[in-house]
Amino acid sequence: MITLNKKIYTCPVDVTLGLIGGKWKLLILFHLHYFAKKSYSDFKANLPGISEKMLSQQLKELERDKLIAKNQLSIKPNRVEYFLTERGQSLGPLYEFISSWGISYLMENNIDYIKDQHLYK
Amino acid sequence: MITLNKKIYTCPVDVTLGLIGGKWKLLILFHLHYFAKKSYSDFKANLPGISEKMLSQQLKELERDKLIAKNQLSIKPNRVEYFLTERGQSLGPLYEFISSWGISYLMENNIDYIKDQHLYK
DNA sequence: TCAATAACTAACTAAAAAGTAGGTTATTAC
DNA sequence: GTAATAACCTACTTTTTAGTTAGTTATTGA
Repeated sequence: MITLNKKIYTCPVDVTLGLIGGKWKLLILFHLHYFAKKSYSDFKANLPGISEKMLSQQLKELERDKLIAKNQLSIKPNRVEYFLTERGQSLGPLYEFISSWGISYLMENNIDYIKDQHLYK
Repeated sequence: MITLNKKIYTCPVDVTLGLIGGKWKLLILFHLHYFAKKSYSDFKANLPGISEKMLSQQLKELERDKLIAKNQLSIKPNRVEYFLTERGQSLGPLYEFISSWGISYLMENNIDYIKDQHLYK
């Protein structure tokens, strides 16, 4: 067993999952990795179905775990931009793999995602 | 939006997560990938904390999604062995990446997993 | 000056995921 | 013949995760 930050993990896979698990985190990270859109409202517009509660909660956890960070563009009004930290960027191959594996899987099921792609703004 | 098997996905990342998401699936898959132990009781012994309910539930879902399969070694008594299908094997780079990224992360936090490794039977 | 937008937060509820406890059939090992 | 092991299943409860609704401060644009 591995104890880290008051949590117990059984193996390194478990450790990684502790940081990127859950319904939204990898989507947020992939979004930052791929689209380089980064304001709070960009996420809202591009992650269909996410609630604001989930969005700000997940952003906070990702910040806490130092996978993302934000620049405060202005205080009044409050304007920010999120970006991947070095640690967040180090997961780059993962984002790429998961995405292209998903595309292949869709192909196997006769859905041509590339052709049908009108999802993201 | 992508509709597949009565579920709605927003992008290929989401599709992949639909198959491997959750608390146990990647651990089970990694286990098959890495340790080549494959009976029901091997999983029980090597995934600390998993309940039997979770184990059989997750194994079933992974079978349904064709990431793993099993050989029936004998019917009476019931003896089986699980293994990764071709599809399950195609996620190999993912298992490797997640594991080694976890090890690096532990290193950054001054935990030498390799040195301390006495986790798996 | 009033609506829209940005970037949030908080209280509450609902749904999904996971855990607990117990049971089944069958075999081998002592 | 009794305990241990293997490979499960079922009903039920708890915990975790996620969704809903509403509210805040501040600015810009019509």
